Amino acid sequence: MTVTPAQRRTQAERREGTITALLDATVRCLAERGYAATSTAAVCTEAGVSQGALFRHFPTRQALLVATAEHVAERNVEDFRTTVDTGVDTVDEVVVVLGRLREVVLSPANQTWRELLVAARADADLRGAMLPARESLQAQMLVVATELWGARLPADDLAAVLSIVVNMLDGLAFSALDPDPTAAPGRTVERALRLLAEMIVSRYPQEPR
Amino acid sequence: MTVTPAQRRTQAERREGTITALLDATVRCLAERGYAATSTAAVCTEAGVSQGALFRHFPTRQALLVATAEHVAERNVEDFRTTVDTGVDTVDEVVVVLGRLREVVLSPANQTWRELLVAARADADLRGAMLPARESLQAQMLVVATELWGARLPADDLAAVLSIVVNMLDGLAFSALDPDPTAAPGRTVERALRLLAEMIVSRYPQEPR
DNA sequence: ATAAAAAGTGAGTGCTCGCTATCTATCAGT
DNA sequence: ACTGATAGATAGCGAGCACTCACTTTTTAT
Repeated sequence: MTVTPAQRRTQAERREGTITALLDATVRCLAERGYAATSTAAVCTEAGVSQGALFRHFPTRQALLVATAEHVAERNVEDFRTTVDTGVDTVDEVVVVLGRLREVVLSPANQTWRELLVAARADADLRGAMLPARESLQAQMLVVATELWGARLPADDLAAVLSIVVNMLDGLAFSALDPDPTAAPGRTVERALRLLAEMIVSRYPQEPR
Repeated sequence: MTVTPAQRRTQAERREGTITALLDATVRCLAERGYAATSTAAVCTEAGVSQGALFRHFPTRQALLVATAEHVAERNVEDFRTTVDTGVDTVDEVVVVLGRLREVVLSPANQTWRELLVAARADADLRGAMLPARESLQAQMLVVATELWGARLPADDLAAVLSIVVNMLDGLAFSALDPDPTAAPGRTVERALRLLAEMIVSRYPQEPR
């Protein structure tokens, strides 16, 4: 049996490699098993790294989780941006946007964020670390939304509409008890999303081109 | 020093007494400290009971939590009913109802329910136990809502509106990171609730009396 | 009054977890 | 090549957890 040549890597590369491996493993653990089952040992197994490696880069489990929170916050903003830049002229188009947003909210990155949110309620340090990340996330989402729909409705209303939409989708995701919530939405959920779309476009009608 | 007479209690009374003490203590622990910090020892201390007493009535910690879930589900329906039976003719009245609903959603009973919901996502047994409780809760809320507003909008729309409202409020509660979320809502939240109220009454206008 | 049954106590048990200490492997500068 | 520094692996420790067991107290039935 031949030994792999083990190409040379600089220390910075090794460092960054294991760090991102740990962060991604943490995201996977949180999304799949939940906060309590995301032990340091589980994360290390998932990342293919020893525990010593974890505690070299993160002084404590909490630090790892805080870093993970900031990690997914960035990704969530990007996901929001890429899935939302679509036409929102007709009701059907808004329904499509809402459906896509629902999928984004149910993605592992958002699931991870939610898991950390509820854990932060009982953990002052984690909460303190997530507060700024949360505000920046909301602010960036508002910026993206303004680029798209800013011309159609006043700024105050836009923030309100955004709050209604994302909080409703978050509530749906939190309350999802099914093993695979990404599957087709239930009848009432589908109707609720369509109704919301109708209410929005009827309140802020499209000016004819 | 005199010893209190220690009035005689039947066994059934003793039993029920400690059981409800344990359930209430579990609700308090879950609402204040969160799922992870709700250890059997903590619950027993909070309830003023020994650990042996707990494990006499509940074979496992999970059983206690399942019982607690069903316990709060009933209370949540009652809270919903009592806070919602109000006029919903004008926008201002709907705003009032939404504000009250927000307070109910932020109550300890609902907080406990939410904590168990996210824990159930990673625990098959707990999930299986909460699924029927959840459905019955939603069904009963729909019944209450129908009594109130059933005359004003079709049944399908009513379920959809209810879904929008409670999911949005749940999303708000889940995402609340402040130490006391029961306090005055932020500006955008206030605007979002008002906007939602306006959209609802404008879509289902009141027929003149 | 007495015995059986039920309720409640509290010390203890095995196990998992976060974390540390010790050791080895890899890289960087000379 | 040699040396210090950084990265990673492994074994193990103390604390806290869910749960058990032998025992005492209280109620019930005879």
